Amino acid sequence: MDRLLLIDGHSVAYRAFFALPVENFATTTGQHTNAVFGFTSMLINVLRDEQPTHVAVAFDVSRQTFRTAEYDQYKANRAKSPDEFKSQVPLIKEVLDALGIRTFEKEGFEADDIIGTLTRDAEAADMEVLICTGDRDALQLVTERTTVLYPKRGVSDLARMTPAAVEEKYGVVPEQYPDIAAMVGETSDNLPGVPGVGPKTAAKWLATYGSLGEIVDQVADIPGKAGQSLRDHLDDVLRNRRINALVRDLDLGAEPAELAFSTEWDREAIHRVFDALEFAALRERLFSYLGGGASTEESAASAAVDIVLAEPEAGQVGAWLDEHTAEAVGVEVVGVTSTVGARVDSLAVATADGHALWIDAAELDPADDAALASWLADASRPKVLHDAKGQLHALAAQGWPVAGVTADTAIATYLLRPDQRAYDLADLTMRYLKRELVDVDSSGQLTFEDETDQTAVQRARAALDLWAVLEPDLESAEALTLLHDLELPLVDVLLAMEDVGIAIDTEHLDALHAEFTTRMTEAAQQAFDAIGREVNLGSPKQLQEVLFDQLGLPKTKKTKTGYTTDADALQSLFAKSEHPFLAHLLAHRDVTRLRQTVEGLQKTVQADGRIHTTFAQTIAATGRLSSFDPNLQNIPIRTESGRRIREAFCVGDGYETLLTADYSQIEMRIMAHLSEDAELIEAFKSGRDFHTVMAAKVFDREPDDIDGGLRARIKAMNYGLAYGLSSFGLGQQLGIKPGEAQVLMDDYFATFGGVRDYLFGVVDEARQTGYTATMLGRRRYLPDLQSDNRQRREIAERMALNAPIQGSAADLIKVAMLGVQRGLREQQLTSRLLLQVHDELVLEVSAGERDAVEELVREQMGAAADLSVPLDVSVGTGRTWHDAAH
DNA sequence: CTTACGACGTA
DNA sequence: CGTACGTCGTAAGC
Repeated sequence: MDRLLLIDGHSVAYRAFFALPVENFATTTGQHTNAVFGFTSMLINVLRDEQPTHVAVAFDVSRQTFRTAEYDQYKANRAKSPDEFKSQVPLIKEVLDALGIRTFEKEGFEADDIIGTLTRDAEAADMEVLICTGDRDALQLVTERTTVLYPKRGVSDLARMTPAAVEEKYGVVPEQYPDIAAMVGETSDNLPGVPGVGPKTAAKWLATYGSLGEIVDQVADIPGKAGQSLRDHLDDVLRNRRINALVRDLDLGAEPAELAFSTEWDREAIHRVFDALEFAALRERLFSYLGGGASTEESAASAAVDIVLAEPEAGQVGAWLDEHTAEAVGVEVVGVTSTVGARVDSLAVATADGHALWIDAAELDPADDAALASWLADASRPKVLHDAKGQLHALAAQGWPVAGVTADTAIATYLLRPDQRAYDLADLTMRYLKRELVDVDSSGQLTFEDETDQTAVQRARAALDLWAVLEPDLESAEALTLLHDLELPLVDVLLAMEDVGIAIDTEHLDALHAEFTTRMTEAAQQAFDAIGREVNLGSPKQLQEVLFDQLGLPKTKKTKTGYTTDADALQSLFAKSEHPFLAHLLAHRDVTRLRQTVEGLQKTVQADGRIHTTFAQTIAATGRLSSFDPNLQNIPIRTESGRRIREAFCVGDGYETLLTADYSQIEMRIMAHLSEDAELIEAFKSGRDFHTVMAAKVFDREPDDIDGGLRARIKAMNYGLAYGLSSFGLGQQLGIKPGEAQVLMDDYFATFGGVRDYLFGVVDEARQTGYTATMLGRRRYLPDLQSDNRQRREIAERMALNAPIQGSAADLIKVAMLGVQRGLREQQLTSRLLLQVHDELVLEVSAGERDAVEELVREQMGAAADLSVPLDVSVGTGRTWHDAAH
């Protein structure tokens, strides 16, 4: 039987608008999309679950309808719908248009009336009807043939309102629902009902008298207070009933039979609309649930590229490679692509002209293995990969080191859009190439194992095709040099660093763990003693009960879920109350944290006694690296206990010492260079303690007359500058009044006018061009600089302030890493790079190479850029990371 | 079982 | 009401 789905567009979209947080759904251009997303998501689910044969969506035109003519207060209580919502309605219509779904609207009537009419016509034509709406008036349309799908909460949970369901919920049959509603009233429509009469009483009367008409006829006989109330408000009830009756005989100029739904879509149109909305995941769902009404595989295959998959005889791999790989090819490795345990299961190579090779690593003839190895190692054979580093780990583990990677499409996309969260090949293929890829799950395992060859080949080809599209984009963003001369060479450096790892003194870690555990238990016990009960000290919720309810301490700064219990707040509470619980709690926090850090490290020590972190090259929007599994860029250093964790990072067997080298005040130096502020440049050239010299300039004294307090103020100012620090924040940090902080800032900028001009200039330029740029031309796009929302705009301004400085520092140390790696190789030193911590490099030094390495590192880090101030590098050595500090 | 949040370590 | 990250535990959602 045919089945017609009717949706009340405004009703569902409005539900979605309030169900989904508007701030989490916006395109990069700032268009809000939460209502579009919720509506489309619900639509896809209903299409999937209900399999309708016909579909239509009805919209309201304006608030003026025959109902407002009847009663001018109808829906008069409704707030004007927010602009963020209104702008989304046309987008919903675009989605529907792309899906080939008809929409209806009629001047003077509501969407409900259109739905009432189409329902009547559909039933007459022997169709089933499903009505999706959040408006309860539609319940009067429910019959054996017609079901209302009513959103219970959000947009994902729909109640099926059948005649039985309506009766169960309201105690009357569907056609009597408007009678109930007329008596009870409808607050959301501003229709007052009979005071003191709720759904129970109304239902009881209907049961007793049979219908609203008979209730009216016998109204004089209805007993009790409720009866009197009804008599007093009978006019309202009759008016409500006239208004809530749906019109069912509109002239819509269309029959339900004309609303047939087909998935023979114009795929281009769908891609266009979903691209503009940036709905990658939703598009995925649309195609996977509904892909031509057929299975996922079919829809993927239909969009896949035709490829001739070679099946070379044993010994013929070399010949195939010779024949097909003069031009760049795409490569995709299937297997384990993590730093640890890397392994190749299979490998795909795809050419631009439609040929491909797929190799099962387990069944490789020795001659083919050799041919493949030499091809992979041949720098003159260009290869394009997506997110190469992990795959290169796998290939290296297989004995196949790789050269000739001329493009990495993940890094390329990162350079174009560094704020993007993920660079999934399937997403990018859809965005740029408008075709679908079978997915690989997060562990790198294929979803369809029997299709490994096809999938890998399609992915290899996608990377290649993607590069063809991205290259011109990179060229126009002036990012090709950055890719080829910095980021791609860096992949090899990071690969080696991850592979080497850093040696760990596990006994030291174990001892620390035991000690921290003891201290933690003691602190917890003392905290419990102080309040006379045991609570979970790790639960902010329980702590709030203790602090604000039990102990009655003053409330701290608000968070989304209550009041903060962060260290700053606890400190200030302690200063006020001196309650011992607070001191013990803080001690417990500290030592628990340290213990966690130790535990995390213990878990990641590999069989070789070393920790192999992974450096992410496409995460930080400013251009920095990040480190994970485990994060070795946030190992404690500020407290004595914390520093002891660094004693566990030690020199490995066969090496003489660890060496650390870091830039001092790299960001301030970059600011000096970029701002050309004469005073700041002079401060760096003076060679004295930087913060002291700066303070001397601000306060117009001799450096020798600068005390600790003045130095601390200027130090805070120096550090905060590049972050867009406010007087409020500065005051907060220094424990002085905002007014006082403002004076400090004014004095500072009076001395360093060039810095102020530079900072303002950066934001101003970004506002005009739409992006910031680092010294090497790395861009960050900040559309929010144009936002009407002040908070968003100011956040973007601070990002604009910080990005060129932090990003240029990231550029410099990357250049230095390449220089160090190259120097080590050229001088045939066996010492090696281990870690990068934003402004610091950690190396493991072979016996007898200490001086040579120190000289190399100083030279390469110092020469990373030609600035108007010297790039100061400090170096230290020692058995452990702690000892090598300086 | 997954997700969001608070808290906190680094530069 | 200072930028950039990653990780942990709890609590709340599914």
